Amino acid sequence: MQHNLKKINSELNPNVSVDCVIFGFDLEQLTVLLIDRGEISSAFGPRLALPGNLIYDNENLDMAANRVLDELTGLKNIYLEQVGAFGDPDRIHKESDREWLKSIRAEPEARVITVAYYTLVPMQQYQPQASSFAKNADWIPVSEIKELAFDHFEILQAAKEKLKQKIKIQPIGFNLLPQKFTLSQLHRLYESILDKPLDKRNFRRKIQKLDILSSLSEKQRGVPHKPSLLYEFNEEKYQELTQTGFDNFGF
Amino acid sequence: MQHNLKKINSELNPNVSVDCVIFGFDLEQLTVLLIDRGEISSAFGPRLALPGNLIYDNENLDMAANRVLDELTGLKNIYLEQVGAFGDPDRIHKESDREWLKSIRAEPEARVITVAYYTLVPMQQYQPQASSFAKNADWIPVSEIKELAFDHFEILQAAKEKLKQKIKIQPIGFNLLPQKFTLSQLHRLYESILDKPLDKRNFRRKIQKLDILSSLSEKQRGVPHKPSLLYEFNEEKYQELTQTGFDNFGF
DNA sequence: TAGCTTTGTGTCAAATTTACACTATCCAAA
DNA sequence: TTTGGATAGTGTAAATTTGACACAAAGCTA
Repeated sequence: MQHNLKKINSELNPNVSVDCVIFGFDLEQLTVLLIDRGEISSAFGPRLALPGNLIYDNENLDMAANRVLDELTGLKNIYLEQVGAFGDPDRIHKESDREWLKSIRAEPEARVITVAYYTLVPMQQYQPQASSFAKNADWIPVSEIKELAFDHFEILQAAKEKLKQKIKIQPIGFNLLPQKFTLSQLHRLYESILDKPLDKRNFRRKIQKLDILSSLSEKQRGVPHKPSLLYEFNEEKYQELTQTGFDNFGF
Repeated sequence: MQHNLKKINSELNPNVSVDCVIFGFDLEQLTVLLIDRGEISSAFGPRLALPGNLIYDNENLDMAANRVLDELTGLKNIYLEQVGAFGDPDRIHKESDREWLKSIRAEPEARVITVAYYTLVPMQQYQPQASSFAKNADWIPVSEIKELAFDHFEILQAAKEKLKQKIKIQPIGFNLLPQKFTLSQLHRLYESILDKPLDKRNFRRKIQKLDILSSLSEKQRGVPHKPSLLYEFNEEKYQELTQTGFDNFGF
């Protein structure tokens, strides 16, 4: 019976896919991990896409998202949160997308619903390695992205919106930074996610009051200005606060 | 070509369904609209379920949710918001659920991903009328629900959580009330969604400051205590505030 | 050593939050 | 008709939080 089940179920499901919006921060701006599909399509069209693919019938959605992300970019074991499900019947209206699907899928015309996930990672610690049908995988500044394959641009917008909401009630922003970072970097990060300027002093006051940072005795080096103190998280307090969230982080 | 497309696409997709979590408020507590599947299954199991069914290949997810809701309960044209996608491969592990699917679906063993939606309606204005495979459709107090078909109980919990988050940043709670209502009813509503007591005076002050209510000159009648003033929404301000949301509604 | 760049810091006024208790009004029952 | 039960409706003071705002310090470079 186990055998039987497996035989029935471990096939690609032609109707359901997952896509991953992996945000990073290059210390200047918000970036996202995209794959380059290469020049497969005769028609002119966007080469960049979110990492994503069909699911198998015997894996759940979270597992599928992690597997696909690993297969296309080499990133493993990442906590992903759902953005939502997307699936207009005319998702695949660009000719270049149709062509491309023909080259990689058994049923390229099937109606596909995609479940989008997002997360934040310290991009310095993840070197994407493209494989499978991804010809390349790299971090692209969000502000530079004008179009993507399928409805991925729309998905990206939705993920940004979720991120914006979420950062107001949980200290998730810290996930994007390297282990040691400066308050100015954190400040810039919040500004780029919330997409508006935040008063420097008020920001610092607010962050410090969260009591999840430890200042190191170490300073920035080699910068052509006054060097900044470096900070780390206080893991325990950070976890605690991530669980409970906070209602009033209202910038 | 239009013909061709339609022929290809307007079939039930055996792998994707939608489920609707429709919240109401009976002026005492939060309720949800459930369908009764009747006694179809030989095995003992939950008879109640969220209204939901497979999608057609030529409709988008939002349309599907509205169609299914209408077909099963008679509610039409309701704005629905996504909760998320659910779809463990073992969603259908209860014997009663398997039996039931055999009675209503062409491919009862197919792997199904379901996209859940939720919304709030003034239940007084909606009289559910069961049809299709729903033997009955009715409002059930959320606090009384201990189990549901498939993974619907889990979906309900997720929807409650979304609602909790959302009510803090948008004045959506008002959608649940009849046109004329009292501040105490609104107060009870917020308490039952947020699941904690709120100080009466502070609650009233906060609500009034939103400036979306008009007090009528009318009073409650027939209540065995001091009658309350009745209120209505100020539609324009309400719309405005729903659009912009508010950061600091932090109870 | 002069100039450029970014860091880091404090205060005050205004707004918001929290905690808290008693009177008013209606109905029902005695 | 009086009384009791139930809920409505109201204000204040202390503590906290927010928002606006400017200048000296530290390192690098030319």
